Amino acid sequence: MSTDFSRSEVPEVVVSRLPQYLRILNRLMEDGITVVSSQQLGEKLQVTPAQIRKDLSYFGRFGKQGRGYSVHDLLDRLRQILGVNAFWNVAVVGVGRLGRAIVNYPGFTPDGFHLVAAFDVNKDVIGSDVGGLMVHSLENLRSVVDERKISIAIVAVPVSDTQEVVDQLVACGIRAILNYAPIIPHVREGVRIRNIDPVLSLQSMTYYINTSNDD
Amino acid sequence: MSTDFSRSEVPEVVVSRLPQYLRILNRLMEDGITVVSSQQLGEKLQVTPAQIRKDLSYFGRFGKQGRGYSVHDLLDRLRQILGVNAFWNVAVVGVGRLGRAIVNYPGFTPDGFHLVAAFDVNKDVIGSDVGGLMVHSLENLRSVVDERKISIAIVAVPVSDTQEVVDQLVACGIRAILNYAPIIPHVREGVRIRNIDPVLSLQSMTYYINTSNDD
DNA sequence: GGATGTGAAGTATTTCACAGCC
DNA sequence: GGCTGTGAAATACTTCACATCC
Repeated sequence: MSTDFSRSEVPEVVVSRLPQYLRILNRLMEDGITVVSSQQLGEKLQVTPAQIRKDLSYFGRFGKQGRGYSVHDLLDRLRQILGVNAFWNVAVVGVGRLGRAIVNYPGFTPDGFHLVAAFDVNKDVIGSDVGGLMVHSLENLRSVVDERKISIAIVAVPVSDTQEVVDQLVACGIRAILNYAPIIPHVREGVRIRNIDPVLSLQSMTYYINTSNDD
Repeated sequence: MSTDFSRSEVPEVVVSRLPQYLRILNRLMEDGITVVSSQQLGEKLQVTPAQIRKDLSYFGRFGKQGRGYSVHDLLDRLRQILGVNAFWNVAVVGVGRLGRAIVNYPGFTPDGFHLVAAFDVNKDVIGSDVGGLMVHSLENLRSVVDERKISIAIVAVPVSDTQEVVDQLVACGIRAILNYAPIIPHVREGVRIRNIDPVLSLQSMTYYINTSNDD
């Protein structure tokens, strides 16, 4: 019923697991481990070895029978597949409390995501410095996005502004959005969005606390 | 192969969607809407009406044929099902940059999650005040958890401490953990954990930016 | 007429199990 | 002997379609 001209080929769940494999492999690499089996990876990730092998098989044959996977080579291939072998420039929209925390979070840079621009609508903060970034007016979005070759944005604005901001980002050519507002914005086909919503996570866990206590 | 003595009954994906339904219903309630159809809910949530009806049918019959669902009643039932009709006391472990941001995040309280205790291992911050909470030593975990009837914890400690902290929390009777560290800790059957990891989210999106550009 | 609730049908995803290779 | 890669089987999840009721 929906447009499916982009041969979906690889299931979305598979793609969502690859970054986790990357994580573990990075850690193994740091620990000086050079070869790993799907069995061992599965233990660390709490998934079945078969799933790991199947997931990887969508992209090629990276292992050696009887031996396992070369940590270095698999790492390399996964980075290539995910497109994280190069740097990505990222914009942050909204520099309130949450936005500031994001800008100051040191975890993005080591993985190749460079926060290179900040935006806000609030006149009081525009022009000020937040975590080493000059805060631009949202009106300058297009020019800064073009200039700095930004294709990813992190959104941390109030709920009431979120859809509007997302629309503007998409209009300026942003292809991937990480949204921290407690709303699921609509985006057109071809634009990716992931929502980070701790309250939803908590609420889905309380269900299980209850049902196993009494009931 | 794994222990499945807890009649799984309701699929986990279904439970994970209920909080989103709750969100939308809350908003409809605020807007003064009293009745809603699965059709209308589906549009707002970008899911099929059939899925909403099926999801709800795991828990009972809440609608009226020819009419739809009473926003008030459905809200009530969902809150009951998810166990968010009462307050939950929550502990935050780790009050570094990230932990502070979490403590100061105003979004938990309106949904009934009360941050009532903070913990850290760092002697320099123990005893100090963070966002209105006194920071305890982790050594006092058990007594505070018992005293304040805490069953949920938010973890924001360095990767290297995370598994250890999670183990201690579980040992003290914590049933649900929201983990912000970039690692997937192991927990025993019966304990729920959700991981918030913005880098993984970003990495799963770059895959799509790449594959639709060139390739 | 219009919308729910739900078996049945259709898809998607996971796991099995084993041939093939190191 | 050990482990990958992969069709086939099993399971999980979604959507259809319609009887049922307001």
